[in-house]
Amino acid sequence: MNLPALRGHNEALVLELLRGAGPAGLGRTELAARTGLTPQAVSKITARLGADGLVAEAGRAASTGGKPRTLLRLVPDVRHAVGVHLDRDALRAVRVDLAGRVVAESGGPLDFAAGPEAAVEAVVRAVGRVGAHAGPPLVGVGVAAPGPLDHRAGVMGRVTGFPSWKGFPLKGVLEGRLGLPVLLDKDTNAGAAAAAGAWLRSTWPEAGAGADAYADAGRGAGAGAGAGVGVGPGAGADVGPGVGAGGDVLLGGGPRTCVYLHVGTGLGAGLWLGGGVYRGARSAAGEFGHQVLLLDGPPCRCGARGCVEVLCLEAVARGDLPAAARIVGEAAANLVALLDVDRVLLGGRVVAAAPDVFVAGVGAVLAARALDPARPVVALAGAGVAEGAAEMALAPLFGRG
Amino acid sequence: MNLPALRGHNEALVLELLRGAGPAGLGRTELAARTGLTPQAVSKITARLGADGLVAEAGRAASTGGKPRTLLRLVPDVRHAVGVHLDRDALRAVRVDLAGRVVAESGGPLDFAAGPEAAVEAVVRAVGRVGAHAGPPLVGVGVAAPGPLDHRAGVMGRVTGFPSWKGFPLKGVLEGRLGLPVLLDKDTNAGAAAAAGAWLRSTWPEAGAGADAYADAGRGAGAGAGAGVGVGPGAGADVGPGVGAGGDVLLGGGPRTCVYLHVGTGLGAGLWLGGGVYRGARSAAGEFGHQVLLLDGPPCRCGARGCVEVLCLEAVARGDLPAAARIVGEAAANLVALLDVDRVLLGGRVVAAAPDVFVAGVGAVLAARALDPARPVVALAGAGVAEGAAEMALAPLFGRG
DNA sequence: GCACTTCGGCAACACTGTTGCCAAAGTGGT
DNA sequence: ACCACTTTGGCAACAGTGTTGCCGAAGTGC
Repeated sequence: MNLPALRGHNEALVLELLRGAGPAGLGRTELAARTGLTPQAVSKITARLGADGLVAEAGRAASTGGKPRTLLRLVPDVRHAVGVHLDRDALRAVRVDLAGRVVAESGGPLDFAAGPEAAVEAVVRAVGRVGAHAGPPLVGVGVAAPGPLDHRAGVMGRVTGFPSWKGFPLKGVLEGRLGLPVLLDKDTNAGAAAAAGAWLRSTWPEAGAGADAYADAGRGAGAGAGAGVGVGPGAGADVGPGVGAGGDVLLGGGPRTCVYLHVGTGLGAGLWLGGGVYRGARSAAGEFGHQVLLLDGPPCRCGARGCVEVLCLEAVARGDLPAAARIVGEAAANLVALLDVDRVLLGGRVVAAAPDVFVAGVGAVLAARALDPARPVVALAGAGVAEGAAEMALAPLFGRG
Repeated sequence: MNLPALRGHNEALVLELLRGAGPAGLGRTELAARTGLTPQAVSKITARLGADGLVAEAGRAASTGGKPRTLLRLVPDVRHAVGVHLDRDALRAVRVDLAGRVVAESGGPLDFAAGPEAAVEAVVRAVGRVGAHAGPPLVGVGVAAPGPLDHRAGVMGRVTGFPSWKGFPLKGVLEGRLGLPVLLDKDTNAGAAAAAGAWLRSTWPEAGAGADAYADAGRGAGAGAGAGVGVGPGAGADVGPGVGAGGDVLLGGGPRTCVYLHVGTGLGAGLWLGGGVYRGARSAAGEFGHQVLLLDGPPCRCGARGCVEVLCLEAVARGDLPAAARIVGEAAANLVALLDVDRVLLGGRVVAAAPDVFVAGVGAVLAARALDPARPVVALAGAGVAEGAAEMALAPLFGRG
């Protein structure tokens, strides 16, 4: 770590806290206390961020016996990011602001089998549709694709059924075409990032309707319970001393843990542990489908017997979705107990076919087996994978790169 | 992060690399390349560390076409740490050097039911036996105790069967008595730290026999395959250019992942993920015993059916240890696949009763179900929990506090 | 013997967060 | 209305970080 890196680190720390605080903002003194920096250092850092337009004043808090603190808040519209969900038969791109709120989206069918070159064109077009208009600069593009793939190198792996993709350097090619930093990751990891992002977003009201001008597709199912009421930004003045519940969400207690469970042709999991995606020693973490749940059960294609995958897909094949949901729920409960998970998001084709059955079925098992019945929260990922990819593109700005 | 913290961070980075390199050492240029710092910065940092006695020159490497690099190595004997394993019926304390090698140990029976005050006296006596003699300063004391407990506050939780311990501030009391920093953590987490520490230790030869003068108990079973041959320290000069395999272990590929599985009156797991112990959002991670492995199986005391714990303990009760090992193995394989684990350590009373049966049984299942048959490595934790506690006390020095 | 490469130290430097000081802007008691 | 007190936050000088430019030392290879 050198001096420029230190500077970036502290700026990211401040931005992360301000993001968590929402439009109400935070005082400099509070930032100093939470970052461990001196008030003077915070003043210098926020002055730089203010000069870049990333941070603005947001009124004053009530006095606590002296001069009232000047609240600072993140200006979400000064930078955007794009997230792309590259699926086996569809593509969806979203443009989000710094708070992670969708301001534009675009989507359509995609023939994954047509090969990587055609998909690159489709991605470039989709990014152009959500991002080519006049608007704030893009900090990067996150791309979520079916695994396995090499996240660090940005190279695709062997996607079952699509041999032409193996070894394709998607990150490099897209960076060349778009002239922007590109992050490539598994769709399940992006799902986990979306689950984590939902917390961060939760302190911000919905994006203003005016920004939606160039959306060309309807909004998806949304990622669970939103804040609902839209209080225009900049309205947060005179908020008592106990502000910053959002910040507490980030720093209080342990780090938040989210899991995304994908139920499609196979079962996979994305893990968000301790403030970032957990990929394991060889980027192979998240193998959830071949968890044995019924010793000596029916044989699975993986060679073992009684895997979640074979049990779940058998239940789906015979049309018994509640049974499939219960099986996923038991496996999810194993995972939740092992990793002390806060939030579970469900996604994938099978879930999308009967979302209520799965959310209710998985939720029931988790509630029955969890130590704390209020956790974990189960929700539907909906169209959230692209949002998660955008979240990953945003992450470096907030020190989670 | 402020300037002193930056300084400490970079010093820790260098120390960590030097620890991984073993007695052979590393050149300044290599340190610069791996830390991302400039050679000048590395020179300043190593000069400071050299003045403190933590780092010394270790000969010169072969030239690569210019002036040969001066190798630097960690001086393990300049600081020590103590690890204490506080078990339900025994206590074991080890004194380790900076490489994590045991230089003294002490152990004996302990009546956990006699209450915390008596145990504090026992810990203080044991630390005195391994640490009161003239020797290098101690950086801290790690204490591993039966969970649950509050790691951050250092307060004991409700240990089943020992109500007098609930809420006892062990960390604070011991710090007062010993005048040293004390870290309190669950025994399973210490086991995971021991598993991870085995890698770090592996580049160092066994500690010299001379240092064992005041050991008063025989060594335990050891933590798996040791390096074996004891080459005295300081012998490593003139090692070709491709040095530092130990350092690659730390930085190459993804972070190493270790798991400790405890099989005793219950089953628990300690997780070492991404360079540190993973505790989860509410320090509840590692709940391994109530993983459901047989849907609708026999009822468990936790309320669910078919948990690993009930299956395993049933097999143990009827004397079928291979079956018990197979059950633990299947559950371990689920965990290994989910988290992409490199190394599994087995410990606990049940394992200790028939170590070979469990290592072979668990290993067979893992080999059958793992993607890479060479991983994960299964080994016996032996007496390693105290070593893990010492490893945790050492961790802040190497930037993993 | 010479050109070249590589290592590593010295001094000056740019930039970080910190300290000491002070003005501004409130509250609350008299 | 006044004054003492608290709290916020900026200005200037400062200590300490890693960085740059330069140079000598110590090897290799032609």
